[in-house]
Amino acid sequence: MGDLLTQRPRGTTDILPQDVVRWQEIERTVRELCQVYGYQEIRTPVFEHTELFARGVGETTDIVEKEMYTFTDRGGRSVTLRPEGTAGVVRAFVENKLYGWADAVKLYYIGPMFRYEKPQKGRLRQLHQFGCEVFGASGPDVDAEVIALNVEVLRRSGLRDVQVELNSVGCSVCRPRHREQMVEKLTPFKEQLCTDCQRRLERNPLRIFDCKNEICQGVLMESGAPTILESLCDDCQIHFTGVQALLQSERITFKINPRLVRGLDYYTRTAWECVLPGYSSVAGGGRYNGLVAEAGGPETPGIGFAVGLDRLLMILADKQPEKSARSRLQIFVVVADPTAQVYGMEILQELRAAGIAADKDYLGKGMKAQLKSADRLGAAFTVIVGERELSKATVGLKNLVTGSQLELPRAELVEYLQSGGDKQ
RNA sequence: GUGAGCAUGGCGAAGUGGUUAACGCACCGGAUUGUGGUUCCGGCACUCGUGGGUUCGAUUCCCACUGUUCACCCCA
Repeated sequence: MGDLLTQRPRGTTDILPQDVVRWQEIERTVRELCQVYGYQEIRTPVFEHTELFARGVGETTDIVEKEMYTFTDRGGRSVTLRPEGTAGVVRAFVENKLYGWADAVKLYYIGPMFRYEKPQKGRLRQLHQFGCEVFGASGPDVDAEVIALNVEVLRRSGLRDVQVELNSVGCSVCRPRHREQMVEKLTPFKEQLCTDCQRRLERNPLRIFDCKNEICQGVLMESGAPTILESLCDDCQIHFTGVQALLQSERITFKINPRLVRGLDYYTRTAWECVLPGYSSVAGGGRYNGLVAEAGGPETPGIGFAVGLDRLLMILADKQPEKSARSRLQIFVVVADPTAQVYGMEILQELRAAGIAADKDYLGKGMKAQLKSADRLGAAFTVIVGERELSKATVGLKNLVTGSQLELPRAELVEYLQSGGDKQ
């Protein structure tokens, strides 16, 4: 091993036929749901100019600092494989002037994202996300709807015990104010903080709330540094209250978590995560009212979320480990004698032309082995043709479940099967 | 980036410093003439991730490399 030719790149995965079924299922589920909620699909490039992510996602985020797949193309431009979906959708929104639409713009996407991380359980370098974005509407009703959709996607996919953690991270009015307060309160304790938090204190103090280190959390308490939730401006407070009221009326249970800080810098006001007991978060989102302007568009509010599909499927596989069914084969054509080879292929074509899933052996196996293959492939019936059938223009139709077999004229085979004559 | 574990046939998985590397699954063939799924019989690793070292001798001991898994970090 260790062979570059025969080994996939680290952090990637092959989705084999037996698993693709699950992917198709989940994709169908989200598409249907999006349609019901009035979202339209958008497909943006899998790579963008590096600048878009650096500016959009945030220079100080881990994603931008150390996780991007960035390279220089042959034209000397720096491009980056998208590490998340929102930035590209925002860019497309601006570039294509979708802000010209008279109504709120509701979009969804689904596809691969790339982050240079150390792979582990539920964490890949090429990951897959499904996400929704709403542009041009700033009311709390939108926040509530988007959260509701987020939860519904997970429920419909088969997750029962989804928990929503909710927070508000403020806006361009209250955030800078809060930041100042944090720096002021925490600087005297700087030495006690872990090295990461010392750095955070300078670059993004809000993230200290997210630190798992108990000492840091102790320092936070002791210092009297306010949570962002305690520092919201009036407008943000009103908005947040509105969101909660709407969620309650929609019977979506949530838990307010004042320490919830999302890893992307563009979030404003509402931020949330969907978690399942025992797993890392499977989905998360937030409002990003400044992002469109940041990307060069007109001042436009936005909000969205993303679901980690690989994680979602992993959890589903844990919870419902039943085997995925292979696609159903109806008929396997067994050629009992080489002289009937062409005859068999003609019949195979007739079956397929009639929309009946049919297959045959391609390896020149003997009859016994062909029947074995038919059984293995899950065929309901075999059509057996040999010298005898050829000479009489008939076929043998064997029911693999009951083992019974009958002979009927070739011309009647398709009709017989379609009329449900195969029921016994 | 930090730490720990693991690398044996298509898959799962034993094992030992020394003549033939268990076993299970899968696969292939056979059990009389053109009939599967059950059963029975037989077959299926010049070789134990790569390179080097110790040794009379290593798949088993040591080192390096590579890969992989898990945790931390962070995130979906």
